[in-house]
Amino acid sequence: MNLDSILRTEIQQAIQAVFGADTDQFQVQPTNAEFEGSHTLVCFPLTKISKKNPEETAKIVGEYLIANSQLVAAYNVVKGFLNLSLKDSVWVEVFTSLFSQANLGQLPKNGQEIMIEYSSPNTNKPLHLGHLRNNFLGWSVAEIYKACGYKVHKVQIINDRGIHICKSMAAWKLYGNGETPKSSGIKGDHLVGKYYVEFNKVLTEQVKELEAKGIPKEEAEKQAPIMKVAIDMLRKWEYRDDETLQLWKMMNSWVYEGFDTTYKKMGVDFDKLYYESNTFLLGKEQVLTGLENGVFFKKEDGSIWVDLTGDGLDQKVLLRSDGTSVYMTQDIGTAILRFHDYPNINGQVYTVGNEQEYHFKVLFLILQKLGYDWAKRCYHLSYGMVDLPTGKMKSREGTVVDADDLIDEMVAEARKQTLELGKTEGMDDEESGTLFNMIGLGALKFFLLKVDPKKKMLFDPNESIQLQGFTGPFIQYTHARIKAILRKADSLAIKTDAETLKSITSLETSEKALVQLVSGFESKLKEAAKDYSPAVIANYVYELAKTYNQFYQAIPIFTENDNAKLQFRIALSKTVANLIKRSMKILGIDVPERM
RNA sequence: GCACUCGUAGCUCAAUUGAAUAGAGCAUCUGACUACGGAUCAGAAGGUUCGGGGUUUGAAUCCCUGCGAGUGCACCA
Repeated sequence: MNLDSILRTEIQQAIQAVFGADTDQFQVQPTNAEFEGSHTLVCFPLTKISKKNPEETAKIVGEYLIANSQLVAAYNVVKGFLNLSLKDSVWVEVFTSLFSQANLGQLPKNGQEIMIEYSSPNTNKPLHLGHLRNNFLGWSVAEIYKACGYKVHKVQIINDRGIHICKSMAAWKLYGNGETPKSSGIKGDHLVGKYYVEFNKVLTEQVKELEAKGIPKEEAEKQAPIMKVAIDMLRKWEYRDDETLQLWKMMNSWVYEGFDTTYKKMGVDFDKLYYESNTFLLGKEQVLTGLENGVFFKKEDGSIWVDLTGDGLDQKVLLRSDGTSVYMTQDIGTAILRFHDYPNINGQVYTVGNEQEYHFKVLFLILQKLGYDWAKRCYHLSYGMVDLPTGKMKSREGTVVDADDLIDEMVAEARKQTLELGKTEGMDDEESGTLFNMIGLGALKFFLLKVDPKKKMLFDPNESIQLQGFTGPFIQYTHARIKAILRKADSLAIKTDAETLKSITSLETSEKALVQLVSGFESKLKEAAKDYSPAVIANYVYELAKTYNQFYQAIPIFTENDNAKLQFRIALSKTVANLIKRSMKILGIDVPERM
């Protein structure tokens, strides 16, 4: 039973006692900082029951609580708002019970199981800024669910087959001269990406030539010699042509090697990988079964469709007239395979950009029509695009921010600023290297995660490398500073035992504010899970760090004469440090002992 | 054209899902270490929440409408 719900119960009893109405339809919110108190009852809706004006209603409830509540010490009324101040002893009690809790911030196992997909790149080019938001988001949501007691499976679908990779293959075959990551020293995913760019360059030239001969653009794109090579490769791939498969395997393996390096740098991992080349056949089968069962229909040219006009959507192709599969086909196969592999999962989360909202609406409907009732428990975690100050990222215009480059720049900037501040004294190279990495990556992750996932966001490189204010490094700094205090407390052999803590009778305002925040962590965690939003955690941990800094600035710790108070402040600092570390870990960000 | 999403300080973002004088950070200006770490803290300034109607005791939030932006509507992925 937590504080908020006890208070709610008391208020409910108060309303019953003074107005004779049993209702839980009232709102308790945190008190605005400018007013005295911690909890505020909004009294406007109660006037219907009380038959009095809001101020009077508030006053009557307030008086009753003073007389009867175990928690409330004082109240004040501003307009229709009843601001309640709780007894200091209550806050002390709340804190000591939190302090003695072993797994603070980890909810007990709830027996639920969930699968979360993220990343899911194409294998023809390196990861970029958009993938970073995707990966950090998906990984963090997985951590949030773990913290809420779920068993979580982190997966991705690798789009390893299709025309996109054939384009890279075609260009490499034509112009590569056998170049490999080893021979060129270029990271595998970047090398394959280089040939993807090369393909488009050549294609553009060839199309231009054909257009000059009077062939319309659309036709020219199909007829361009290099496109013919790519399409031929796609066909050969479907026929399992040995040479093509070998090339495909080799180039994909380069990409995977490159991706592995990047994922490691990002601090992102997966429990299981799915490959489109392994799931699209199952998708095909399902579509054919659906056709037999009358769920889908066939057009004269042999293509197979689903009709969703009854659901307010359109008709959608599921198999081409030549029998080859489309994007949707393999997603059907993948979903079914996953629920087959993990029969106990309660749901599946797809972390995919909001430009695919329609696609997932259709996918989930199709799965339902195929009779899979778990389709209702599939959720598209749709996030907004990342824009640049110069506008949208466009691979054709070369305005894509490369993931590897960006991470390297962030770490380099962290190094520069840290050295300027002289923060690395007494550290060896390994320690300082780890620190630069922690700060650079922490700044990047926090920058991308603090914004509500649903919203599109602007990535300003200059702002992202800021280390002050609402940033990851600000929070890391706060943690390091608390650790310095705890080290000193250790060296002074200051104990923090529960009995002594409980003897405290009064608290400073900033101490109460901290205790209130600390006690609210679990409800924030649940909110973050419900909304699939690491931003909730990011905002919380920032608030926590900021509030601690205010406390730190306002109240001296080691010059305190009262031993119990001294112990309390150390214990409070320790708990805040733990929660900062825990929250940041959930965001995928490490915090240093010193910086 | 149709559908969906969005529009909050100069800039980037919040707002307990309908409550108080709409809050933070950056940038600008003014202050604060003889104590525990100044990557900090205190303060000032900055708003017709895109415009216009409506519902409500109460609207940034809900409804209608106008304007502006983004995304989707392929036998692409």
